[in-house]
Amino acid sequence: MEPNVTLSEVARLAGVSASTVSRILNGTANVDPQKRETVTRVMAQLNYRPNVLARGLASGRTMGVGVLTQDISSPFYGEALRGIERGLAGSGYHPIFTSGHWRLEEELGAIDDLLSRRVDAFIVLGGVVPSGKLREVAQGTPLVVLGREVPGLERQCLRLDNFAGAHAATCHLLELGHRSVAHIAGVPSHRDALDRLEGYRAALDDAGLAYDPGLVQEGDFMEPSGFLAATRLVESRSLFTAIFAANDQMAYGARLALFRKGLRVPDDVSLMGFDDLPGSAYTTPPLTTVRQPTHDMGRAAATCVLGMLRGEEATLPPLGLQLVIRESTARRPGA
Amino acid sequence: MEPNVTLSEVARLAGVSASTVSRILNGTANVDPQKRETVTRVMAQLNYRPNVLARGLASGRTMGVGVLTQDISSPFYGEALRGIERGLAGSGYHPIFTSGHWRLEEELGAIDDLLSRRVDAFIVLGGVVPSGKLREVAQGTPLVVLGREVPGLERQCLRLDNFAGAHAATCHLLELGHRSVAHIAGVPSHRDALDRLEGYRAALDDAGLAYDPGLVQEGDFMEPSGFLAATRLVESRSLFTAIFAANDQMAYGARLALFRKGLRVPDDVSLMGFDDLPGSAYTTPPLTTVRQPTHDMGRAAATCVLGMLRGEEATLPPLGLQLVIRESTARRPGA
DNA sequence: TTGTACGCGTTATCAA
DNA sequence: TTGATAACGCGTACAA
Repeated sequence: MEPNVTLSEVARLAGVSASTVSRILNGTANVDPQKRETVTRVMAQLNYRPNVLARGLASGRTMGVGVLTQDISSPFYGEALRGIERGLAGSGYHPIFTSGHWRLEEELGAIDDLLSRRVDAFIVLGGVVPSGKLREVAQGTPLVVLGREVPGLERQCLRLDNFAGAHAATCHLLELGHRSVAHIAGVPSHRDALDRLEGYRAALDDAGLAYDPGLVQEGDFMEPSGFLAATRLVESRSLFTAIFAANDQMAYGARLALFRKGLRVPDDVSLMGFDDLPGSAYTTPPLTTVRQPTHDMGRAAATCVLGMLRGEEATLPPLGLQLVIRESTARRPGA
Repeated sequence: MEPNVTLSEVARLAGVSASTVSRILNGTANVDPQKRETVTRVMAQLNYRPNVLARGLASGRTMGVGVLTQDISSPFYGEALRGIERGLAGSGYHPIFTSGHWRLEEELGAIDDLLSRRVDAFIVLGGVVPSGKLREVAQGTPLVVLGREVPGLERQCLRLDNFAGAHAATCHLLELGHRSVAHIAGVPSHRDALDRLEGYRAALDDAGLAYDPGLVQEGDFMEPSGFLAATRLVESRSLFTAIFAANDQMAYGARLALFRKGLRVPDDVSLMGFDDLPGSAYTTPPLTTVRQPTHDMGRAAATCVLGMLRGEEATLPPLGLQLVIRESTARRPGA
């Protein structure tokens, strides 16, 4: 690993000017085939690697797409990140991931960092940054938002209909004959959590069933909270025969709680999640859930920013939630 | 979002030279408190954001740590990435993640990209890049490797004793009275897979048990392969009472296969994994496994490169594997 | 303590 | 088609 070779050195050894080398590198203009070949050879020999920093400084483009996610290790966002990677692959643009952990300061810091790095575009996944900030950023840089709706940036936002998803999920349970279905909700500060709760309530309402506050427990989207919620539900001696958790991770927790209580799934109680994480097809029994096409969303976001980078208008495909019926839900016993 | 303000503009508006602003920014030298205050105010007013590119070009340091992982969405690497994030937090250095997907070309490409970005240091997680390449990189840049041993770079490598881990895992099963324990191995091209297989064999040997090739199935570290392997095992009518999977993901697959075959865990067969993924505490029953301290490893790697960046020698803490006994393993029925 | 001048590696403008 | 030359935004000797 020779101490970084520069473009000028390549030029010198190839007997041409730096401009020529640059032109070959970028295909900016026609170059004598002879020289082109010589230069190419020298570059290979010297193992020349263009300096992205210098390039960015001079051209104004860094070929970097800043991705603000909330948690790189999250099974939920993971797939979206992969999707982004895939969507960007071959375009010359590279994703630069940072995480905000749903904390305002961290998110702002991450955005600042990305801005300092002069990324050419932005993809934001969820988070709590004020919409105003996002609008600000969007003014100077192509920006696509996944999982939230930013007023004024509708065309660049991809958000699924959580209400409809939760409604469908609950209906599925209802159609199986369940009359008393519990809900493990997410944090109320989270829009998705609210929408899912509303979808659940609406489905109940549509079926002429009364909403019973005693049947809904609040969690925080993580496994332990699901465990706790289900435990409370069981211990409250409510007569529910099904649980609809606002996401798969809480469903996992609930699953364990039921196991601990000696309740069988789905024989004694049906369990339903939301998200369809990669692991949900391998729980015992495999989890019925509402699939979020996170991978496709990531891909779509990438494709969209690439388009915007080309000067096109933002276009996001219509993506939908889908009920995935597996084995954790069944007809109500005795129904 | 004003079109990026520059240092010179700040200087001009503050009535000082650019150098002074730079000095304030970097704490390079003493500056008149008055001017400092003025400049600081102007920077805030203009929402000035130093250009990382220019800074890197001029100083030679980009404050970026390149992280080559294999799969950002992998539950296994995820924790390590978080650890790296944490370890780097507050240091001024930022991680830049790229993934190689265990494919030589992609990994080389990723390294090249990172090199082009002039990252100040490297953290490599697993992968198949030739050791020579890593040694080459290490020559010019602080480098730490997780999950593999690079000859000549021992001090900068953190690798756990997979042999010992697998040995302990198998012994645990043996101590529970199991005499016929099956193994779902990983891809033989993967060093860890080999070590774990060896650990399994050694434990058998230590117990005076013969190695039965019919009891080991090869997988690829993913859930479906675990499912397949366990299915084959069951259908082969071997008389095993325990399965040791080379990683948790394959154990998940095996768990489902057993479920499908109507075999109870651990009543009919004990199941053991390796890794202790975040989800393993929430499977039903919770999975007994060998814990890899991936988060700590990530943190340690970060701390180590930070030290090297300060000119210190590479030092990695001794980290170990740990048997985590949960509920998927039990005394052999009738033993 | 401060400012000037120069360099970092590349692209872009302009002549030739 | 090619080559000077000037930016790009910042850090840093050096001189003051």
